Amino acid sequence: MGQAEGNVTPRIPKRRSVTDRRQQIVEQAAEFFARYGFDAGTRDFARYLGTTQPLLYRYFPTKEALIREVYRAVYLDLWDENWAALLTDRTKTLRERLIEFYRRYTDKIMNSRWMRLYLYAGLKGVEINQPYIRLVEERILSRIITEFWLEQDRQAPETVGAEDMEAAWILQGGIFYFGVRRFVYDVPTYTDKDAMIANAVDMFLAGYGDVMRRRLG
Amino acid sequence: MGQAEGNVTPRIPKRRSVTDRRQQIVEQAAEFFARYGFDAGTRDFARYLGTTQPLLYRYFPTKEALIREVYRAVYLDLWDENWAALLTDRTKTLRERLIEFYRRYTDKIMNSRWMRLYLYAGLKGVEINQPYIRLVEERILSRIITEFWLEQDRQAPETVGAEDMEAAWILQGGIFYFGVRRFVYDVPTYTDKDAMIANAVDMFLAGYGDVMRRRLG
DNA sequence: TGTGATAATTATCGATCGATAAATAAATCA
DNA sequence: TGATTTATTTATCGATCGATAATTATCACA
Repeated sequence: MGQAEGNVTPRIPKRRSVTDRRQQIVEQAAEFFARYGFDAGTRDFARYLGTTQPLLYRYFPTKEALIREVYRAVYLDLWDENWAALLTDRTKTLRERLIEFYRRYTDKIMNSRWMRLYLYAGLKGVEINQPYIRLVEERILSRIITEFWLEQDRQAPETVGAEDMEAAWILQGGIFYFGVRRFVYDVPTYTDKDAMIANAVDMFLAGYGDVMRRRLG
Repeated sequence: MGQAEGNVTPRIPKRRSVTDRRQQIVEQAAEFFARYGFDAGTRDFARYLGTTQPLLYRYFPTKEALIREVYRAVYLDLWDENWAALLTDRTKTLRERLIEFYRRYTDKIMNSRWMRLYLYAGLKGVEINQPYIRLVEERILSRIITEFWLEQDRQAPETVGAEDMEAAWILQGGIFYFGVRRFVYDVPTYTDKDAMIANAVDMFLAGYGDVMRRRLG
C-alpha cells in the first residue's frame, strides 16, 4: 500500500463497493419487506436480490440488524427543515402554505414502501411510530393551529388545547388515510392526491374556523 | 339414539358443546392473532388457549381455515341495519344523525381486535378490505353526501361526484385514524372518542358546506 | 502467470413451523 | 360396572426458518 503513482486520479478503493453493496441491500430490503412483511424469509429476499442467502450474513450479523437498517433508511432524516419555514411563511396565506406543505410532505411519504413499512412497524410495536407521532404533533399540528390563530388576528395560545390538537389530527388523518386506501388496501381513489389535499385543507380551514368561532362565541 | 323419555325437556345434544368449543376457539383466535399477527405460531396460540397444539386440528383442518373463520366472525354481519335508518331519519338534523351514527359505528369497530385485524388483512391483501371499503362507500359516504344536499334544500345529485366522495372520505378517514392512533400505534389521544366525533362532524358540515357553496357559486 | 485476499457459493446446523399418527384420559351408556 | 365412543395428549413427521462452516470463484497485484 501507499504506492505513489504519477497518475493524478486516485483509484477508487475496493472498500467502497462493499459499502455501496450494503446500501443497495438495505434499499432493496425496504422494497421487499414493505411488500411481503418482515416475516418473509431471508432466502426469498436473497432470490429477490439475485444472490444467495448466506451472503446477507457477510453484510449484516442478523436479520433483525438488516431490518433495523431498513427502518433507519426510510424514517431517519425524513423531516425536511424547509417544511418548517414553509408552514410559517406569513407572506403567503395559510391556505397556500398548507396546500404546498402537504403536497411536498405526501410526495415523500405517500408511496407503498413508506406507508406499508409504517403500518407494519405500528402493528409490531417497533419503536418507530411513537417518536414519529410526536414529531408530527410538534412540528406540524401544533404549528398549524398556532398559524391559524395568528392569521385570524387572535392571540395564539401558549399551549395548543386538546380539542384543537384533535381537530388538526382530523386533517392529518384524513389526508393520511387517502394513502392507506391507495397503498395498503389497494383500492382506487376518486381524485388525485393534489385535488384531495386542496379539498381537505379548504374543508379544514372553513370547518375549524367555524367550530372555533362557535366555541369562543 | 331416538330414545323417548317421559321428561319433557329434551336433552341437549352432545354435538352442541363441540360447536361451542369451535366458537370459543375462533373468538380467542381473533384476540390472539390481532395481538401477535397471523404469523404467530399455532403452539403459542394453543398455550394461549390453555390446551395443546394438535387439538386445534380436530376443529380446523388447517391454520388457514381457522384464520378464515376469524375473519368471518369479526367482519361478517358487522353492518347493523338500523344504521341505515339512522342516517336517513329526517326528523333529526344531519348533525345529530351523523354524531349518533359514528358513535354507534365506532363503538363496534374501534377496539384493538377489529382495527388491528383489519390492518393486518389490508397489508396481507386478504379479500376483506376491498368489499368492506365498498360497503363504507355505498352505505355510509354516499348517503352522507346525499343527505347533506337534501338538508340544504338542494336537489341531491343522482350520482355522488368524485370530489364529494373524497370529501366524505376525509371525514371517515379522520375519524378512523383516531382509532389507529389508539389501537395500532398505541399513543394517547387528547380527547375521548365522543368529543372527537362531535368535533369531526361539526368541522365536516361547516367545511364541506363552505367548499360546496364556493364550488357552485 | 502465479499468488494471496476476498467475495460468493454450496452444504449443513439446530430450532421451529404446520400437520399427522399413536397413545391416553374422560365421558357415555347398556 | 364394564364396554365403547370421544376428547385430549404425547410423540413425531417433513419442510422451512435464521445462521454458520467449509468450499469455490473472482480479482488485484507482484
